[in-house]
Amino acid sequence: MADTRQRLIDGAIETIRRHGITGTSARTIAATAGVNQALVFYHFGSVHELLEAACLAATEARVAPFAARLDEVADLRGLLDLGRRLHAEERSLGNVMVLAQMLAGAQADPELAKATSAALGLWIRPIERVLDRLLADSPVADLVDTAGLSRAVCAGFIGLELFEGVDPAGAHAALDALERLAALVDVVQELGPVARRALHAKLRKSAT
Amino acid sequence: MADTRQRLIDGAIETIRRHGITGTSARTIAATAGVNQALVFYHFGSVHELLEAACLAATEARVAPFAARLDEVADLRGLLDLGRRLHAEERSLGNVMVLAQMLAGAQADPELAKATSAALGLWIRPIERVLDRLLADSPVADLVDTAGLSRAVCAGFIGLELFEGVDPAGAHAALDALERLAALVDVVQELGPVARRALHAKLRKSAT
DNA sequence: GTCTATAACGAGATAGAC
DNA sequence: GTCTATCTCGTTATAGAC
Repeated sequence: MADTRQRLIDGAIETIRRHGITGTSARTIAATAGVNQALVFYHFGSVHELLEAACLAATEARVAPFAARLDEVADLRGLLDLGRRLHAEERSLGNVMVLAQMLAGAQADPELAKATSAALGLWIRPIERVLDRLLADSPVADLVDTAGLSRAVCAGFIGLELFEGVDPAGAHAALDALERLAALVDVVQELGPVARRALHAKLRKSAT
Repeated sequence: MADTRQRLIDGAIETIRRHGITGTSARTIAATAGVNQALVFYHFGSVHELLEAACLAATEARVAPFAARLDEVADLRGLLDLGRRLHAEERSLGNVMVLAQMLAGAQADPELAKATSAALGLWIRPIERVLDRLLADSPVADLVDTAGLSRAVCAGFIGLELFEGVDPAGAHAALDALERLAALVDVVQELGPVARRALHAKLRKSAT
C-alpha cells in the first residue's frame, strides 16, 4: 500500500508527541504506526529523514487552516483572541510540541536544524504578514520590526509550550501576562492624535 | 578523590551543551569528564539522577552572580541592558541551553520535569522580585502580573535560545524587536501625569 | 512492498577484582 | 573509590525470503 508512508509520518509525529525526541526511534515509530520497523528505512532511508519529512508535513497541515483564519483578523485584539484559541488547540493537536522537540534535537544536528528552520518558517511568514497589515497605520509602525516580532512570537510559543510541560499553572500565568502586555499596544493604537504624536516623539528619542 | 562527583557534574553539563539531550548518556558524560563510566552509577545511582543534580548545580552557579547584578538595576532601561548582556553571556556559558534541553527531555518524564521546574524557579524568583520593585510605582502596576511576566520572560529566553540554534539571524531580529517593545513600556512609565491617567483609564476599561 | 533475521553497536546497569 | 568485564536490552541499518 502507498499509505504506509503516510502511516509512518503520522506515527512519527504521534511518537514525538507522546515520548519526546529522546523516546523516538525507528522501533517506537513503527510500533505507533502499526507497521514493520524495516519499512522506515525502505521508505525514508533513515529515521532522520523520516523526522524531517514528518515535521514539515505536520506543520504544513496545521498552518494551512490557521493562515486562512489569520487573514480574517481585523485588529490587534482579534489577533490576541486567535492566538489564545490557537494555543488551546495546540495543547491537544500538538504541532508546537513537535517543533519544540525537533528544535531541541536540532541544536546538535545541522541536518535536523535545516528542516526545523523550514517548518518554523511556515508559521513565521503568515504571522509576519498579519502583523504588517495590522500595524501599518499604527503610531509605532516605523519603530516595530515585524520580521523580528513574528519570530519572537513563535519563539515565545515554543518556550511556553515547553514550560507548560513542567509547570502548567506557571505557563498559564505567563500567557495571561503577555496578553495584558499586548493589550497595552492595542490601547496605544487607539489613543487620540495628540497623545499619539507625544508618544511617537518619545519613542523616536529613545530608539537610539 | 572526592572531586570525581564534581567532574561528573561538569561533564554532564558540558555534554548536554555539546551534544544535546539526545546525545547525552553515561558513556558520553564519562568520556567528557575523563572518568570511568561505572562511576556515574556509583556516585549518582543513575544517569537520570546525575542530570537532575547537574542541572540544579549549574543553574545555581549561574544565577547567583546574576541575582546580585539584578539588585543594582535602577530602572526598566537598565533591566533591558542587563537582559541583553545576560543573553550574550549565555551564548558562551550556556545555562539556558542546558535548561532548554532538560525541558525538552522533561516533557515525557515526570522526574526530570520536577528537577527542571526547580531549576527554572531559580531564574524566575529573582526576576519576579526586580519586576515587582521596578513596576511598583508604574501606571501599569496593577494591570501587570509580575509573577506571570517573569515566567514569560524565562520562557521567551528559552524559546529564543532554541531558535538561535537553527536561525541565528532570526533570533537576533526577534530579540531586537522585543527590546523595542519593552522600550514602549519604559516610555509609558515616563509619561506626564495627564497622559498617565488617560492611559490608565483606557487600560482599566480594556482589562475586562 | 513487506516481512524475518541478523549484524554491529551503544545504552543502562551490576558484579567483583583491586 | 575506581577499575574491568559483562549482562541485557534497544538502537540503526542491511540482507534476503516471500
